[in-house]
Amino acid sequence: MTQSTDTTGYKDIKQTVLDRIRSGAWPPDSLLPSEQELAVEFSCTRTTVNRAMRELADEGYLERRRKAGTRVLRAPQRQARFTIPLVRDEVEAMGGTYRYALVSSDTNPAPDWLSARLALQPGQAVTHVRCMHYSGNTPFQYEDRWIIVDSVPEVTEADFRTIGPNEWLVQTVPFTNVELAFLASRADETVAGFLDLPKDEPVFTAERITWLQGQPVTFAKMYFAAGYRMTTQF
Amino acid sequence: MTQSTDTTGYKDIKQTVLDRIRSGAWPPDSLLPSEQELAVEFSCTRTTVNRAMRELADEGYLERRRKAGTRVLRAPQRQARFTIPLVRDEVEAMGGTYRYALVSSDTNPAPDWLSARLALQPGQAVTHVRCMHYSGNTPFQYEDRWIIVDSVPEVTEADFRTIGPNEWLVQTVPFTNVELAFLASRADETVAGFLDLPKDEPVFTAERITWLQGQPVTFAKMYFAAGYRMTTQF
DNA sequence: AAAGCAATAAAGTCTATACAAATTGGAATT
DNA sequence: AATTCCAATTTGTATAGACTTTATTGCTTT
Repeated sequence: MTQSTDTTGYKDIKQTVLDRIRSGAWPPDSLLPSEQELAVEFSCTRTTVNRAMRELADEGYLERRRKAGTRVLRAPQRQARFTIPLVRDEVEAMGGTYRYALVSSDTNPAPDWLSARLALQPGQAVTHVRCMHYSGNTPFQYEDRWIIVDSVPEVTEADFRTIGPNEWLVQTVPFTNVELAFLASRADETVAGFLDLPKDEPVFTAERITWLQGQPVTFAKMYFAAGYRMTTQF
Repeated sequence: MTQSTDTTGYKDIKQTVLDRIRSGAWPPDSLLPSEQELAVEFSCTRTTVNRAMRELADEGYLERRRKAGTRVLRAPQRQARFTIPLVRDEVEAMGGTYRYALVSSDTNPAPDWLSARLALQPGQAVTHVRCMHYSGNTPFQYEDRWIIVDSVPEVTEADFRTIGPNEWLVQTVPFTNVELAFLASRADETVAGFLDLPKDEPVFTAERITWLQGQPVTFAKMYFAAGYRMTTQF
């Protein structure tokens, strides 16, 4: 038997179910037929129905509970998936020429606010890197980053004149946990200077804390140029 | 045979694989053993290995190609998943008491900038709703929304004094495509007044365009109170 | 009524197996 | 040397069946 021609695949089932939801045939909160019944309807095994329904639940359309069955979610808690690209990729995707410039890099004991924020030992050494990312000659992003030396000892050997700290970190400490925040901040003198804006201008800002197996690795603030929009579709 | 006790489940396999990647045993770009071989190693069927590896690939850790095998991604293109909650849920999750207030609601031909933005027919009717969301008595979000009447004719019957336009829309037109943007804007007189901020203050802003099967449904701008941070972990 | 309990329905996962589809690498041919 | 073609490998998906876990429903007892 050739499954692809005369059998209903899990993708077909997903599509059909979505269509029924969208058409209103299966309105929000309604209880769907059991996998058993759907398997009969689509003439396939329950395994196949299960995969379709499981994925739809993962995608936020359905809610499934053992014994209780499968329901259409009233308010589909759709989730936006932002792909967080490297700045280089982001600039190049927009057709710009990426250019990087180091502003400063030095290693010192962590300031108190940082120790508190990342739960560091008092006086732990951190490398403070400030740098700029350009699209052509237009400022794109000003980055202010702190790297915990104990978590990434190789950082003292790194030369951030030629490679950005983020790209370096991704190569060196690839698999990490991340806490990401977006906010609107106000350009201080420094930020305004680097991004070529008036002082006090609103600046779209991302803060990122990265952990490797419970150890804090780096804290970064990224200030985006005027007019920046972080967009997604779903 | 009791699979849950003496057998390796797909979740265990996922965890083990992740550990090996993180430990460096399977470095970026390296080729992993085939599903066949892993099935032997974990003493389970290939089906189970397949599910584990498939999910890891979905989550952005691995790249899989038929015949070519499975590789560890060099720069894991991790994706931030923001769950976009209803304002009510967001306020209540923070322990606040949600309160809603309508500011204005009227129906007129769409202004030119909106027609252009959403590719409307000139003069198509839109309902313009402005409203506030509070946490207790603290302003939380000012919402400025336009709803295309032709796409949602029921909107003329809706009473936005008692229900927010977003909640109403979610009930009425649940399954939609969304284009979402985050940006930093500057509080004009109106926004500053409603959010109780000084004029020209930076304001974290979300813009959302919603489509139903190609038809534009609504355009919304949401201005968040001072200090708002949109956060996620991954 | 309220509380406890057992039967049962539904989803969750695994095994074992089969065929499909893609792509690579080598063999045969030009 | 380049091109074409074929076979082998690896992932992708489906089947059929079983056991597991969860939690609801309805029955029984208090």
